[in-house]
Amino acid sequence: MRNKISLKDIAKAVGVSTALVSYVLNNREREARVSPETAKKIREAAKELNYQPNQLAKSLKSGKSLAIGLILADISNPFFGHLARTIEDESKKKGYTVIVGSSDENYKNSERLMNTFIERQIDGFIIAPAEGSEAQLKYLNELNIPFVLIDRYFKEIESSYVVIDNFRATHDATAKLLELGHQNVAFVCYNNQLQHTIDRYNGYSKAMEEAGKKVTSKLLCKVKFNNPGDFHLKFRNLMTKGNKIDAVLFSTNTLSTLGLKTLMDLGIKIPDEVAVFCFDESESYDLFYCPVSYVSQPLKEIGQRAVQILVEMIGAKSGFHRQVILNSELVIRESCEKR
Amino acid sequence: MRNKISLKDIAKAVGVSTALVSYVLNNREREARVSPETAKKIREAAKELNYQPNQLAKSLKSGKSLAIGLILADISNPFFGHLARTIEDESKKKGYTVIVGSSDENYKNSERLMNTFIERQIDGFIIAPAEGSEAQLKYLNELNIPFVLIDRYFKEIESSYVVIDNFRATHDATAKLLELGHQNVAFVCYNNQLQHTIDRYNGYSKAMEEAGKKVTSKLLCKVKFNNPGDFHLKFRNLMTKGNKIDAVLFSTNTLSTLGLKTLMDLGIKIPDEVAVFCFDESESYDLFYCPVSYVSQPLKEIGQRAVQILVEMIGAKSGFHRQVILNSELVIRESCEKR
DNA sequence: CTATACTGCTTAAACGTTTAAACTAAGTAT
DNA sequence: ATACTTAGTTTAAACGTTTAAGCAGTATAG
Repeated sequence: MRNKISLKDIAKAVGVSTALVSYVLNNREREARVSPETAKKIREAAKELNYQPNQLAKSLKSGKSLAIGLILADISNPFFGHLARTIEDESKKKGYTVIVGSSDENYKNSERLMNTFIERQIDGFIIAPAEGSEAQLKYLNELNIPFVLIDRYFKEIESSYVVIDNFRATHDATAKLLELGHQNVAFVCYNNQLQHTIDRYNGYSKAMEEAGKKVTSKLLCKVKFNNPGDFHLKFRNLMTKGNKIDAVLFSTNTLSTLGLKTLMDLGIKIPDEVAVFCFDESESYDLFYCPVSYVSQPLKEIGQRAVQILVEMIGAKSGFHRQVILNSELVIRESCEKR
Repeated sequence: MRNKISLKDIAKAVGVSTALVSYVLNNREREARVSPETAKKIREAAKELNYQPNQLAKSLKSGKSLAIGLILADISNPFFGHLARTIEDESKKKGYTVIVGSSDENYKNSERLMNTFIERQIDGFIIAPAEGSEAQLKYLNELNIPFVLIDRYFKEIESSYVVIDNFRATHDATAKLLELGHQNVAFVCYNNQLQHTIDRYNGYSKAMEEAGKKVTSKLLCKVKFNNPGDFHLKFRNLMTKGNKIDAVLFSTNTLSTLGLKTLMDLGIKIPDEVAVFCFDESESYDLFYCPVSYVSQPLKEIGQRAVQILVEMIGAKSGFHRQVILNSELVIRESCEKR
């Protein structure tokens, strides 16, 4: 059916061996001493026949696929969508193709994706790991397949990663809220053991401690992943049970969006009745009645650094790891004012 | 560096030929009459050595890569992110891997992606085409590479596609606004020649005509792509130059978000001063002070049908095309009320 | 005791590349 | 005349699979 043109077809058309065609089309005619006329004929024939090299065969020969496997926690989450975009751009610059997969925060999916990608001989991975994927990452290490974690990492796993200083991000956001005079600053996070969740909690907790505040369960809201019902139940409880909360720090972008919506539904005025600090940028904030304060992650830099490190690792003969911790930025707007 | 295990390694370990190993690991031991003991030994060795088949070599041999190239107009746009998700899910079910690329609405990028994917021997494409990509699609047809267009299509290109009835969508939304008693219904769209833009305009225009309304330039706002400056200039003009506009229909999700934000910035009350109808669902709407009416596209079905058709096309010996036009749904909420 | 069939395996070619090595024909140096 | 160089090309093996064809050796049928 499909008219696939190979080196052999060009060779036949011109009347030379495939070797010559290969040399010419890889611009190695000089070192292979191909005559200019032959080279010209080969190039013309290649164009004429719409030749497209078979990257699979090349990869098989070279052992390099020039492909990077990107495993996102959730491709439909714009945070990861933007990250994917920067990673694609940077990879393109370095001559790599990106194969994207979404684990949907499920380590089983992630494992299947990993195997699919390994079978396709990708040269390395960039991964936003789901909870519970430690074993898989160890496995990658055993196989000597280079990978870089983004957004999240595991303390006990030897690996390269590019993340932000999550402790500092929530610490500074909390301190800002306290500095503005808020008394009862609540913290909303997911109920998981991912390091960035822990770090963000610790940052909040430390800032509270420094201000002489006690973190009680009345200030905490830990909700299940991918479970809006659980969120609504717990967050409504937090905000309506007379806990006197006058400020809330949300620790992820999904929690931020859910939280703002719930506050709006509850008719709680921001910032008059409660101040709000969100995590990550979102187009949604643009439509909120009150300009939203948030922790801004350097998405572009995360993507670029991850690709750069991965490409270095792929090129290196001996394994090494590089850890990058970037700074985030507080974007302070009306939502965290003290009224 | 990387410890890649091949059939040969297993064959050596067990003391048989690679052929036997291949038969066993493909569960074809019966037809190849491999003895149960040998088969067992082979499986054990494969497990022991962590064997992962080389899909590249398989594809080279079979001429099938079991991979689908997905070219999105913009991966950071959640509309396409969600679509990508359903396409990945459905492809997985059918045994295909998806390779995603984002053209960023630029046909040059799209062309480069296409070539990269062809070189990787993808079996077919799913494409949300950028403006100006007609020539590339014709080229795909020449090469007999199956593809399915989504979201957009071209009248003059023979192809399969899965789209919604855009004419009907805007027609019905406009009719709804008129039925509610709005007099001057404005229409905001991109200034391009993509069929879905034209269809959406025609739907609006027809509904206006049916109501005995004339569509004048005072009601139209055609803005440049990827150019918020142009949008703000023209849309502000539209809304503030005494055009008496009492309802606006936005024709894409990006225009909807930009529009809502601008209306909010201008202090124009929705729906009291102006009614609003948006296109596509968005998390952002959740945070808008007024529940937003919108045209809801069946994302899941679009993705599923696209994959199903593509897989059929890949499997067919002779070329065929299938066009699917799905219905969208109007979600009517407060934003389009007549006050 | 000779065909024939079956069992359990190996061989070898092929997919589309790359690339070291070999080959031929001509030119140059001694 | 002989050896060596150079230019321009071909040959062939290799990457990791698949699979048709072949080959022993044993079992069964007549």
